[in-house]
Amino acid sequence: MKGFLNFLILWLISKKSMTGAEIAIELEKRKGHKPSPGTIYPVLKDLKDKGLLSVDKNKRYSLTKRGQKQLEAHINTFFETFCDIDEMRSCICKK
Amino acid sequence: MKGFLNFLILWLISKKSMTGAEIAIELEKRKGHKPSPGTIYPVLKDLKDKGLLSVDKNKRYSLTKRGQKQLEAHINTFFETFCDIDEMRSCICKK
DNA sequence: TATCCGATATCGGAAACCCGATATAAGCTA
DNA sequence: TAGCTTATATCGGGTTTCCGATATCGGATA
Repeated sequence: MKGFLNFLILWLISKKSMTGAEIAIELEKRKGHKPSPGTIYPVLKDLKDKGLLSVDKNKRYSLTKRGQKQLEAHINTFFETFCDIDEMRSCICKK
Repeated sequence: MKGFLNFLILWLISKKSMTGAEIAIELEKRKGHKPSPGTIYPVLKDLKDKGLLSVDKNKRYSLTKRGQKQLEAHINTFFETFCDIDEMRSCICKK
């Protein structure tokens, strides 16, 4: 999946507007590994430059309308790619 | 996600042993874009070299025991990363 | 056997991804 | 204000991912 991290970050921000530091912490929780600043900030800048994110004066990022649309498109292809995701889940649950 | 395609291919093969051509077709169905031979065969070779896949005389790939374990590990981290996947789904269903 | 054709495989390179190191900004305490 | 600390941002580069182009293989057909 191209732009995997972009997708994940859009998703996080869609649930709640966040600062870069908060995003890093959340990613660490999920993936067990904290992304370096050199990873996270360029992504945020890129998404902002594309008009998908906006920043308030406290450096708190939130989705723009375009960002919301983009995220939904991502989610769609995500579920098309993993159309059998429930099957996948049961594969680990029965262990 | 690192090795996203690897993961997806392992998953496909775990459901049914497949040839390279069949995998390409299935990926096209899911992602809407057929990967080039230069994408798919190196991945298969890599997975085979790592001992995660085995090939029969008809070039049909299937998971080894190690491959199965590896896949389960991938699935685990996948669901940890997307712990709120149901929420994500409802996000597009309600449209 | 000779020829064709699709599947398989390899190669070099372009782009994306992510990192560590470093620099700047901004708030807090003294 | 000076100094400390944390968050934010940039930079250069190493690795991975993926591609298109180009072989090679192997079965089918004549």
